[in-house]
Amino acid sequence: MSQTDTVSRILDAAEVLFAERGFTETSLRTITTTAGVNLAAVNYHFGSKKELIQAVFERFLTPFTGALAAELDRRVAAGEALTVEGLLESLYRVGMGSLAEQGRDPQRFMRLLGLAYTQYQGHLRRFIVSRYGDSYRRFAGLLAQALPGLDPVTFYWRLYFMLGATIFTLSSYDAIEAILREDFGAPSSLPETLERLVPAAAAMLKVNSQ
Amino acid sequence: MSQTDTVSRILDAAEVLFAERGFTETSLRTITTTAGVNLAAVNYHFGSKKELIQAVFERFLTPFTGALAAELDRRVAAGEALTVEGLLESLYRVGMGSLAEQGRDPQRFMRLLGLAYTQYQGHLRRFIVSRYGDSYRRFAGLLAQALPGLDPVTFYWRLYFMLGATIFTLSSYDAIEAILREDFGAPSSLPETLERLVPAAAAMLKVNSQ
DNA sequence: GGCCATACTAAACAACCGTTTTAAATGTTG
DNA sequence: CAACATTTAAAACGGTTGTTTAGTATGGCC
Repeated sequence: MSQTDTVSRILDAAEVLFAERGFTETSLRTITTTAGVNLAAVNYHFGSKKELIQAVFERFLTPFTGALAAELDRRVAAGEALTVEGLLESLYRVGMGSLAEQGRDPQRFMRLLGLAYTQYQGHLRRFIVSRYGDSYRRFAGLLAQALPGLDPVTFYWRLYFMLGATIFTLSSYDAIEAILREDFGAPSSLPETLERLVPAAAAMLKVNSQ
Repeated sequence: MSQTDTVSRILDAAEVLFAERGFTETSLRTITTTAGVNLAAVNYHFGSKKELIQAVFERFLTPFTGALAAELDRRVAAGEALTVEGLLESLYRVGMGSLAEQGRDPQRFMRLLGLAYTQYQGHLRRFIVSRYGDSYRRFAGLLAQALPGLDPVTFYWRLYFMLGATIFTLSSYDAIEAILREDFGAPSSLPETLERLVPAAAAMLKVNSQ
């Protein structure tokens, strides 16, 4: 078994288990037996559990922010007008696309993002902000430009409202979808849900502005 | 030290520590030393850690849902027209009021609510749904009535968007407020934030309907 | 083929976890 | 005051945690 095999097997198992149960609730022994590798391999390759957690986030956030930057570059270069709806669509489409093309589950990453915000892991928040803060600020800046005349403080609060609606809903997508399917017999696919989310989030951002 | 003293001292400490770090990350030893009681007191009075978690939620959800029901009764009896904004205001006002009058921190409960959704604690979700599901369904029903003509599936997705925006934002209120105060020098009080949240959430619920 | 860095493994480590047990203290009731 | 049930206390329980150690295997390079 080559090194990359062991490393990525650990990352694959950790990604799934962390998203399912959280970080503290997932032991290294569960991860390594799921991955079919030795317990000590985690500390050997990653150093510690904290660094493994960061590596899991790095593996999906780096391609994601890269693809988002490319998408924004493309639209800016093409001289397209960046509307609120257009920016949200870009964000969600890149989120679905850049991960789906690796054959991995987009909503698993939403769960991980939600955990990054809610779990008690100071190192994770610091890691993400220092590594991906620029991507976040660029997107926020473009979104603010699409909402001229809006008070900055109000804009940022609404940005957090929007992030909350997105992360919260998509990270519990399976559970919510199951409830609605049982109550109304109408299944909602993830793309359909995002099509519902875009206008709703845009309306929240735009209310009483312009 | 009387029994009620020990019990409520444990609940007080557990409430704060759970909200800060989550359930798994908070040990019974940390709780009991913070509360100044013996370690075994938790198992003696509550049975287990799971039941302590449920007791923490029960102590704030029961007064809250009771006050919300009274508020809704009052407005229905007065024949008031229940608008989307009015219902959201009732929800938030009761949330602030019923807890603040006990001298306890409202946003701490938002953090706990957020944890109840995101943490891996099946028993908690079951406990809350079975105990407070009726309150939730009544509020959701009144909100749906205030949005006539809206497709039920779309309504429920938007309800989750709204819950996500609320719980996510308010559970991280301290952190967000600190960032905005540093960047803009403009502090935002919790009531001010809720005044921003009501129209934003209402716009999200109402877009393209009526 | 010998060498060496890299990769892996099994075993043990100390620390911490929730829970239980046993005994002492306390309060209540007849 | 005596008898009882309730509450508190100290100590130990078995189990799990992340991490480390020491030794073995592996694969490329001179």
